[in-house]
Amino acid sequence: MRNIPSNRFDDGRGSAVRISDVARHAGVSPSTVSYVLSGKRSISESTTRRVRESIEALGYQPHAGARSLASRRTNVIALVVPLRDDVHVPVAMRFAVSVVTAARTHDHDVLLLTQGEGPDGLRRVAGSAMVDGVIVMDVEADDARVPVLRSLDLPSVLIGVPEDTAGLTCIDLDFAAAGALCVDHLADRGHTDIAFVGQPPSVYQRRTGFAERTLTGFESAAARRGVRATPHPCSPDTADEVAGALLRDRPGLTGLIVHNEPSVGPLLEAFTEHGRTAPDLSTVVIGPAPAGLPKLTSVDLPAEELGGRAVGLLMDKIDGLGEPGTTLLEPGLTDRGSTARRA
Amino acid sequence: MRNIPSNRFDDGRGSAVRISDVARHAGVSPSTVSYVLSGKRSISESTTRRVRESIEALGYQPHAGARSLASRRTNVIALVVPLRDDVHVPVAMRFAVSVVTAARTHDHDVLLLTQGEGPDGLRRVAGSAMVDGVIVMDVEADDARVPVLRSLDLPSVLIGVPEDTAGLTCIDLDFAAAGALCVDHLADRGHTDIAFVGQPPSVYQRRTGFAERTLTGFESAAARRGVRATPHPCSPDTADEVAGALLRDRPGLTGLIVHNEPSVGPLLEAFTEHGRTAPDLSTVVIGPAPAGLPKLTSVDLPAEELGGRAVGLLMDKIDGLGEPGTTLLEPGLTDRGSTARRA
DNA sequence: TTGAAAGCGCTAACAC
DNA sequence: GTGTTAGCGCTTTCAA
Repeated sequence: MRNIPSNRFDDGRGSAVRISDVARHAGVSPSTVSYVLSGKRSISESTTRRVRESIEALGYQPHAGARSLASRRTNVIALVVPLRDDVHVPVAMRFAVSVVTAARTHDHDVLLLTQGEGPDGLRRVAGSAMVDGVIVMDVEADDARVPVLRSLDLPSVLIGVPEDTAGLTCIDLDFAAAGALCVDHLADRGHTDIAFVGQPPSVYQRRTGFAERTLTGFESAAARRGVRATPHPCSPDTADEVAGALLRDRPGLTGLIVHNEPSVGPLLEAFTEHGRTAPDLSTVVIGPAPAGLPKLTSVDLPAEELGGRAVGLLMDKIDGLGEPGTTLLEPGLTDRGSTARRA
Repeated sequence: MRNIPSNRFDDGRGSAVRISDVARHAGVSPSTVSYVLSGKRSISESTTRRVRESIEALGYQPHAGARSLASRRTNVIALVVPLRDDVHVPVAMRFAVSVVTAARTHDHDVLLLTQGEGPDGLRRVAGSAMVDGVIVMDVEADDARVPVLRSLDLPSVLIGVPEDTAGLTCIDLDFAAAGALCVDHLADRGHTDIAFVGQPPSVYQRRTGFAERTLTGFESAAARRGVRATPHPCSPDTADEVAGALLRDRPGLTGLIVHNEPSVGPLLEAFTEHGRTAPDLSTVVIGPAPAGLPKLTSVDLPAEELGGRAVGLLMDKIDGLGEPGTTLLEPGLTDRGSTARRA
């Protein structure tokens, strides 16, 4: 019915300018345009300039599918984000955003996979060549995705550390050191009776790496320093309960290590109501301190750095560089005054 | 250096089984395999079965890039998630997860775009044909992405409603009705002095659709019902301040409408400390009630339904179905006992 | 109901 | 330093 011949703005894509259009416009061959774009061949400055001008003039954007078919590279990475209800969403989101941001600086996009699909999601995106690599978060000691990752020959980086790291590239905060750092900080200030308020029980039950390692670090440091130290799993709903139990059963308590973001508020309120504040009670938090709360001494979780470095490691693997191995970031403790020398 | 001929497990993809391998194995042509997969042609039952068995036996997974090149369909949608620090992250994440889950039921994956790239991100993924459509969240009244969307001829759905909706497909909770519903609920119970604790000031400044419309609904309902009603923007850091100001300046206050998830806790604590609880003070929340708090009467934000329906609308648009238009979900108020008839 | 074959738009090996 | 061209693996006419 249409008598107007179809033109390059008429095909359903925003712009159907192809590489051959650019080549013609610049008076070069398509491969030259391709090489200007990829930098895989040295091109004279004048040609480069002409090509770039033509790209600009025509608004050329390479077709991602064609590119991936020809080059076996998609410039997309997958990110598996946790969505269990026992993970702290804002922290997960900080990781996700830092991964996306870092990926963009490496000219990659991010495909979002949820944990719901489990190992099958990995098989699917790998098998259909949708992504160049994958970043997996919230890794458990005996994670079902790890064997799949091993069998897939898809470049991958884990944010978190499973039990058996053979052949894997992992990065995480050194949570064991973080737990120990908190104990040492308090023990150095004379505290001998310390409680560790941790993650929800389910997190330990599924043996989530970071939680398990923090607890281990806490316990061995406590043993080393000879302080009384007890672990208390805790979820937001049970924060008041846990606080009540501590207030009732542990009158001598002077140190509190909280490795549970959303419970910090309720916990401290409960203690405050009973007149237990600094310097009578010293508190250290592992993780980002919630907004709206007084500043607390804490071991910060460097989510942005972890996400960025995970992407960097993955890019190296995609390029065939880098060795498998585990990187643990040294924790740092920032004193914000919520801990004090014991009276 | 290798003397072993490359086989289908040897090329860097997990499996390099191609459609021609399946065709040979099943004794049919490649196109028949394609049609079995797409259902775009009727195939005899016996052929269908043989093809499916071969696919299964060989573990065939179509190459996404090749498919998108040939069919002009990627089976990927983009999702633009907000990452401003004034948006409530857990709610944003609920949307994201429901979008991913719904997209998977339509055989699509989700590419994660952050607001950071703004309109350019949309141009990029559209221009390089990476996605079949896009879902945009956190829409402002005069959103810079809207004109881009209009110019792009990329199927899109907005979760949220800009000022000018011409040609757009939008879906959201009817926040104006939600605001009015809360006022009516309180006015019906004899309350004549009501405060509306809203989003952070910046949210109104950038004219975020849902915040603006809730406030409008609140104010016009208050005028209609002839009750004293004042708006109070609020961020988590200023919750205590806002509570203090209300306690000081509004002794006659008996009704509280809170449209600010993270501030609910601090706010209610402040009031409770001054003995202001139900039935003396009636509280309605708009949004999901935070875990760990007593049950509150609320107008729930149906994030899962919104996300799922947004994907449904987008799939229709991708298939060339459906008309532009705005869908507003009717809000529902669930009475959980935090409101009472005025003494 | 099925097959043959022509692209889809790009990259990279090969040629100069 | 640059051009020619053979695919990459799939979908979809066209033909039977």
